Amino acid sequence: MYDFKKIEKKWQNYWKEHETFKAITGGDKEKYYILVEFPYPSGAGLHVGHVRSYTALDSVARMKRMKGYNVLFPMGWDAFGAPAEQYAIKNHIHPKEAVKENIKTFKGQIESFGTSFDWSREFSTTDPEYYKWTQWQFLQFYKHGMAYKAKKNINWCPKCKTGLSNEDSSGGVCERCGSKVVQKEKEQWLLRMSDYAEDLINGLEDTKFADRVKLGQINWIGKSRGAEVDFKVDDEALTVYTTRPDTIYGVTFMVIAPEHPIIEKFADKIKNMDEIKEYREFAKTKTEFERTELAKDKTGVKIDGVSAINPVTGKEIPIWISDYVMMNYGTGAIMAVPAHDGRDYDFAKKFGIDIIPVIDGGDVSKEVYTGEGIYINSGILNGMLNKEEACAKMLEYLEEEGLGKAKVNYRLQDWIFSRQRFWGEPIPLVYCEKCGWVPVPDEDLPVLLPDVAEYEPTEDGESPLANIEEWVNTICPCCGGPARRETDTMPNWAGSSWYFLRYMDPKNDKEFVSKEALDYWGKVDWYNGGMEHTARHLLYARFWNQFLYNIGLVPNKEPIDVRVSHGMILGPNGEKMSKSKGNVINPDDIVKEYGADALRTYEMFIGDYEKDAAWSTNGLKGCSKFLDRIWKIQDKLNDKSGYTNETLVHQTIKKVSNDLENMKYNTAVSALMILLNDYEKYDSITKDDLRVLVHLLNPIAPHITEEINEVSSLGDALCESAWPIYDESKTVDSTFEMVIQVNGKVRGKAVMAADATKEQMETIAMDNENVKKFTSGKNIVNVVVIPNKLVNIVVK
RNA sequence: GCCUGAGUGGCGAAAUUGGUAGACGCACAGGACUUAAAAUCCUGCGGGAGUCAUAUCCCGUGCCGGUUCAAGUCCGGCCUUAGGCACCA
Repeated sequence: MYDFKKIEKKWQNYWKEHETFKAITGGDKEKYYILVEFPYPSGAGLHVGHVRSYTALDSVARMKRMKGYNVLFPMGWDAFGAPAEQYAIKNHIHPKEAVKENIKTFKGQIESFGTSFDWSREFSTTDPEYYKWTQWQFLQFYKHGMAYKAKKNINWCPKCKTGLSNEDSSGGVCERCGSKVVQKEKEQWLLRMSDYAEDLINGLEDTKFADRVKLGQINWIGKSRGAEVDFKVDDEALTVYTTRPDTIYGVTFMVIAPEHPIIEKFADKIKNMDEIKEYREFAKTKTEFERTELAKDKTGVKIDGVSAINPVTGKEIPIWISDYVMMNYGTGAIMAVPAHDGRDYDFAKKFGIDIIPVIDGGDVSKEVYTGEGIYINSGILNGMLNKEEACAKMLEYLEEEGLGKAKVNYRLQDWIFSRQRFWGEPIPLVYCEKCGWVPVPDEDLPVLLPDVAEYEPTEDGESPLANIEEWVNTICPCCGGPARRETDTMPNWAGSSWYFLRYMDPKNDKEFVSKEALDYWGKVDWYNGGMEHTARHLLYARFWNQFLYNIGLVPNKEPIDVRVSHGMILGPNGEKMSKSKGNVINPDDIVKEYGADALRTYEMFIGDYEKDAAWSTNGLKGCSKFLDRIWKIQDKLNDKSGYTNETLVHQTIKKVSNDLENMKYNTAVSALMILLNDYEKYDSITKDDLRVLVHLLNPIAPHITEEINEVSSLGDALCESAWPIYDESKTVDSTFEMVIQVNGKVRGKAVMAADATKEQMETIAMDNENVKKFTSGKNIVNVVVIPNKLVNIVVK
């Protein structure tokens, strides 16, 4: 046994003292930027799942350094947000104190894993020196007309008197007090992200994201092609959005969102205004949860006194309001085609509205037919067969008649950028009665959070900052008169939208990052994070960067080249780890009992990196045993040089190098196990044998390998030496086991020289006794010979 | 409902992309060492038939069908399961 506690500490100190992993901006070496998502430093400490992704990318970073790259592998903290704020409220301290504590814990843990982060570039999103630049960049959005204020519905807890994020109000109840959450209209800052919808789709072509990641982005943006069509209501046009203009002859009613402004416009004509107002209230108090989960049953109210004209048929049709139509998508109004849309069908059935089929699908078993077929009851479209052609023809007609136009819609909305919270970056704007909204001048940034330990939510849903008068009241930078600060803060996603840029130049107090650093480090070459962030965080970060690119502040439109996501580490029972289930594995306990190297090796060996994997302490023990055997193999050193099994060594160098580059960490470990198994067969091994083994294992188990390297005097410290190289010609065995098949079934094997000709292979194959049993008396129709592999004899 | 993966021994998983299915590890069983246990080392380990033992044969990668000399891998159709999005018109 070796004393892993002592040697892990020893080498961690060595790396710290030698600044082994410090990245220098500039120089002749080729740069390589590796990034893992920075954690939210919660009170719970790190999860064994963090160890998985940190170790995986650490092994790549360590190998790349040995290969001669200038590697940037930084770490920091994403520390704004609700948990720290709530913890602080409960304990009557400032959130920054809670954050400080948690960062200390987290950093100590990460250091104990031996991850080769460049700590000289560490920062937290909550550092004023950092959020100064987050605020500064927000002002760039503002100054370019990309930030605006608008009324929006937010999730509102009437008891806590605070706005909640969707995550904090899941199930329709407040996470903190359990009250029913309602929708409340509030002025919010928004960023014009929907303007970037098309660029965010197109930009994916300049990335090497996995297809599933790209698809996630594309789905989130939700592009759809269709048409806007005007339906006449008296002299007004009520515009709908539809992706199926070809079904317009089947429209039997219209539905508008409860909040649709046309109701106000026709207030004096609508006879059942009371009923409509009642429904509006009903829709408003319905929670997000009820709208999606419970409200499969359609509800709605027919507007009495106003109706619309189908622009194509000229027929008069009723207008309904219903919450299955959303105000924030399309135009907030739809033309309903109950014969060919499931939701419209449900609604029509419930309220007894006509259903007119316009496409004859020939399938009577389905009540709603959505596929293709012959157009019927459809005027100019009658007899057509193709959906695309029918849509095009109808669109052409609508445009000619001035009734509608082609329109592309996106599900992607503008980014609601306001939070009514204390613990976030203050939005750096000031409101002056005379001058309106005025940006805080650059020289006055950052707008610091006030240094108070007590803050209560306000009565009307404003940020807790609104109660802190001495902070709110300020002077207008424009006219010098009295003014009030914006009291909303930024969302958690803000700080994480550009942190990868700051790592390039983290101490800069003149700019958010220097041009030199941007030009040198360029894109993030390899970005790893959780699946849960591949949609939103990645989209926000790309949007933010594209904007910076468009105003000339960064050199690349796309900030990230490759994005990968790790699978979760589940509890031993195969379920997600959680305190309540009692299946949490604490990495600190494992490091104490088995050492960081064993934990790292096990987590790399556990299975496919991109898939979830259940924790197994027996599996961990197996890897711990492997390291013990590595330690013991030192006893077998002889004083010869060269490789005892040259072919296997070269094969292993190739395998491990490729596997680490391709996230196949589990097979990299198994290749090293195979090499060790081979060494154990010999009476003695050379220093070259041992050195190549510890070198290849070093990225995964860096402490024990450095120690062996030193104790057995194999050469320079591994972290300061070059990665082994292999010779392709030496990876090939001199012989191979030829497989002999008859009709595709293995009937014999023979050892052959690697350079055996096809003829030689065939001759030996035909001569095999067992093979003869299956070929004798049969016609040989074909013989397939694959050099270096097999012979397949086809008989009849 | 839509989109994306995934189904291989008792378990975690491999399989150079069409060429020996189950590498490597865990668990288990037998043996060595030990007074004993732990640790360590050796051997075996998909199922079945067969043999004293070998040899050898049959079946086997969720299910059904297809392409091919050859299919875990490719094609068509199902089933199960995980994740993401969702009255998005």
